Amino acid sequence: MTTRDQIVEAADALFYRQGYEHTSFSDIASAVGISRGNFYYHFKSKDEILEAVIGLRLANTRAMLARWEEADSPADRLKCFVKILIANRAKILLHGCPVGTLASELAKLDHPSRDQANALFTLFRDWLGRQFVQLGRAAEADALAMQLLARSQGAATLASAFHDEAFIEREVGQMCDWLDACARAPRDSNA
Amino acid sequence: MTTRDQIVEAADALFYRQGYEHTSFSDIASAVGISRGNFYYHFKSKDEILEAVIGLRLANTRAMLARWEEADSPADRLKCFVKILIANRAKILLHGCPVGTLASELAKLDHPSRDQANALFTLFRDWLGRQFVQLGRAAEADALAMQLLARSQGAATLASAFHDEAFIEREVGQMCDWLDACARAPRDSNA
DNA sequence: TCGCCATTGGGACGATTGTCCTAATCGCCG
DNA sequence: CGGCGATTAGGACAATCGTCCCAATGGCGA
Repeated sequence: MTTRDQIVEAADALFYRQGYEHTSFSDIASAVGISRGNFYYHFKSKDEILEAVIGLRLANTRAMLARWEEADSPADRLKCFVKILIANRAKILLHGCPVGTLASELAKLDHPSRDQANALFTLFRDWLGRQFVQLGRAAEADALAMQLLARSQGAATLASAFHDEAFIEREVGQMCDWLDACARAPRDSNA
Repeated sequence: MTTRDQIVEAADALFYRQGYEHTSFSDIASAVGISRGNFYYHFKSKDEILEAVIGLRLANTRAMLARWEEADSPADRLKCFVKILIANRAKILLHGCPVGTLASELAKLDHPSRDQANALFTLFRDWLGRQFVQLGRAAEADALAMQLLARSQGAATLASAFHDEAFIEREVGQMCDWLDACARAPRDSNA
């Protein structure tokens, strides 16, 4: 792997664990094992590293969504999304959702890359919307996508605050039940 | 108002808008209109200001919850909680939920006052739980409280990311409907 | 083997941070 | 009016930040 990729990967993990602003060049340098002054051969600024990190996350997310397409039914695909809460629960308990926490930090910093970070949300939103369309809920697909996204966000936030692993599992279970109900009754029935 | 109170109030607003770490003593000083070096007569450290800010938020929240007790029915009281999303929507669109964003920032900083910040969540959680008990849902009161709390958190996070005021209103409407359903059928019926 | 160019290490720079010290100032009480 | 304690302003302090520069290093082609 190239040095540049190592930097981006280390920065990705550190930004998630400690936040963007609280992560210094020294932190990334010692994580990668290179000297601090050498950064500016690969990146012109710290903001540029953030852009690269967001780009990496976008690419990884797109790849993950593509893998989920292999699931048999729209409901199964939607459950793939819900179950990342289970797969990543250990990290979520410690640092929250990587998408949500980055978005809210960059919002407070009024950072230029804020929109790029929010594009991560849009990626999920649009993909979820397409699955709901395939479920026969075209009229309300986007609203349902937002609902599912919001509920996952809330689950991650509270699970992290209370360090409550059981809560994650309960919420995932209820969301899966709700998706099954959506699949069975393709007309309406919110709430 | 005393200088100390002015400092805490200004810090409260700035921590909300810009985050704790990104707010410097200079920021607070110029907001209050005092000199930077004068802080250490009132507070021994920046962490101590944070403690005071969290203490203020706890007190304000307790007072707000006490006011909500005046509503006639448990369902109405629960709706008071949901409707703070409407009342504060302008600020939420810009800076997210003050409780959730502070908690997630302090989690990343691994800050000593992290537990104090999470106590704000506990305040809401316990109060909501008591309302659900009064609704006749004692067995699942805490789970319902967590559900409502999580959904509000998610709504605030996404509304802020997408700058979507209509989404807040939609979510609030659905949560109110859900609460009405809870009040009408005091036995079960999740989802 | 030589030389070129991509890559790196180490350190300097100015700005800003939280912290702390001290002298000046304010207001109240005698 | 005089004096004392509470409060304040201003600056010094070391540390750290992002940034930048330049000399040393490395490997590959001629």
